[in-house]
Amino acid sequence: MATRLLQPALLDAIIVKLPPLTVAAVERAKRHCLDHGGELAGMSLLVFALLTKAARPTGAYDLIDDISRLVGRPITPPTVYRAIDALIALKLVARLASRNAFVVCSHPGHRHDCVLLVCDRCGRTAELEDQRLDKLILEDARRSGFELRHRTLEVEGTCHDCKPTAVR
Amino acid sequence: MATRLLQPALLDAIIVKLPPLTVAAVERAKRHCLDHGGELAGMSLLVFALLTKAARPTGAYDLIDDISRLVGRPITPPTVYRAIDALIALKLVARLASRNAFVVCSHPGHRHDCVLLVCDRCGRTAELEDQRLDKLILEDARRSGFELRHRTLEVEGTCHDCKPTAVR
DNA sequence: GACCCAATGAAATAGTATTACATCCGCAAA
DNA sequence: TTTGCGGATGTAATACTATTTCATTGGGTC
Repeated sequence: MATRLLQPALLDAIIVKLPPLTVAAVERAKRHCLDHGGELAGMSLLVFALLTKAARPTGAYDLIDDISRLVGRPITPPTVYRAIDALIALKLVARLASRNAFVVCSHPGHRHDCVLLVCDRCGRTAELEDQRLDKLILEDARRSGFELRHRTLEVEGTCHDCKPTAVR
Repeated sequence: MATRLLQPALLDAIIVKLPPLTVAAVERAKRHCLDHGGELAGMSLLVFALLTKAARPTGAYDLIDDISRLVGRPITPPTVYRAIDALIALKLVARLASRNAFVVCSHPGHRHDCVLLVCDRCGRTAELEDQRLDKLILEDARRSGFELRHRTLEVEGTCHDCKPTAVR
């Protein structure tokens, strides 16, 4: 038992079949990690690729199903949660607390505490950065005697493409 | 079966035994609801009272345990989740998505989309309002083509009382 | 009393995440 | 080569969070 499910050759075969844009993004992320003393490989690489392809918040169990199908055997939750934790540590993925889902960070290398806009119709997300916002939150927290460590800022709404046509 | 667990008399008896400050807050909330065409009673009242007494984010199952003890019989999840939903609709309670917990809103009647500061040591929360922040987020979202519906802004850090003494 | 309806009670199940331990594999020291 | 280490992976079991579905209650109204 416990034979290796995700052989490097299998992983490569899976990656190659993904859309070119996804593959390109995966390659960029790999290089980014290497340039910063990290590494993106194995299960983390696969999870990153699937999240990139999805391009929207995806639940851990959806990933488990997808991966199980891809490797031809059921994988268990810890396998995918470990990969997600690693990706979050690498700042390549963010947890969407309001939906218990995960989403790729579109700008690897940028600060991680970004603003996530989530469309309640199509589910797609947009990432946002605003120094003024960061500064304001920091100030407000400090004024309340808080030393800030991390923040979650998730905005739910309707994206441009999903707005009723009458309004467009 | 299915006899009423939370008789009004039992509810009163439970409330009366709470700390005076909690009772006062509950009374204020009750009046606030009445003044605004709502009502705070039964299970919702009890859950609100317990969340007020806790004064920090509390999980639904902690509430279930507490209430089961108080009424002398196990209550089931839907009972407490229904009460929580009602309290959120009344804007008396907020969901802390980053912790899967719930917390009383300290300023009933104020806008609901507040900023929640959560101390990672003692677990206490502080609520914050900042018009400039609201405006900035709205602007940023609009610039990205998003029509904003709701936002989650949770800040994790260390509160004044929990800061290491060397830093204070 | 007959009916309605909102709140409540209960069982079952769905969805999300972690703990604990076994195993494999690449690498380096002996 | 062998041994031993450490990190990533595999597995089972379980904990934690939340919802669906249906039955019952009790108060108000006709």
